[in-house]
Amino acid sequence: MKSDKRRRLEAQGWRFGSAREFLGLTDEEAEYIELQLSLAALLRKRRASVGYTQTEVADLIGSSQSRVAKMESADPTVSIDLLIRPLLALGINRKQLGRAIGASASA
Amino acid sequence: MKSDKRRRLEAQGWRFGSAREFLGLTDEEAEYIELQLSLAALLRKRRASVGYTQTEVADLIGSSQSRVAKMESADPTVSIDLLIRPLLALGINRKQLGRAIGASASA
DNA sequence: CGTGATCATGTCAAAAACGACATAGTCATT
DNA sequence: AATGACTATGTCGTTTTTGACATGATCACG
Repeated sequence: MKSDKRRRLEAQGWRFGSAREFLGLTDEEAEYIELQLSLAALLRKRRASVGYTQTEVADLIGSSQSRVAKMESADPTVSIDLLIRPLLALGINRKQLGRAIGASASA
Repeated sequence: MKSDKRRRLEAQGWRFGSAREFLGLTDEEAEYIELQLSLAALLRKRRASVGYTQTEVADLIGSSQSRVAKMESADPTVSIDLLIRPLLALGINRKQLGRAIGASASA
């Protein structure tokens, strides 16, 4: 139920870059998606900085390579929870997390 | 799978105040729980500041009073996702969210 | 004290998210 | 161009999360 609208839009071919305002996208929905994009970007960046593969990160948190790929691409089937787990496992703490969330999606 | 250990501990009567180090609680697990506590506290505070009941917040996001109660008490059955939804609905933006997350749980 | 309003806690069927797998794409290196 | 390492995407059965409901607890007001 969480991202119905997004799923519907994506099913019709829509993509969100660092999206702001679209057709029927409320502010909250936009905020949620940008939040997800921020975390996805942070994960990809962090993983690169420590030189891990997606498979290694997956093992670290008991998940799979494919799911890590989806995390990093902010796939609508991944939750914020799932994005946060590998970040914590890679040594990111709340403070850093807070900074990343406050910043814009592309940062 | 997410908070197995916490569930197990709570099943045995444990409680987390602004917990740091416990028996077999890894740093990541502690960070995760404190993150949840931060958001729960923020939600309760925000809801109070706008003068809503739990039922009103529930209606706002299509949930139920009981679940909002669990959110505010950082019940282990609520996800970070679920905590974030009402916050966005109550007008909290990413920036504020980031600040709250970076701060300590009791703030 | 009774009544109403608000919040807390347990349970459960239904919905969403998950890990796993298969498979394809991309890009070096040889 | 073939091989190998890494990443992307679709699908599926299983597990976790969710909303809803029932029921208590607490508190204020009459």
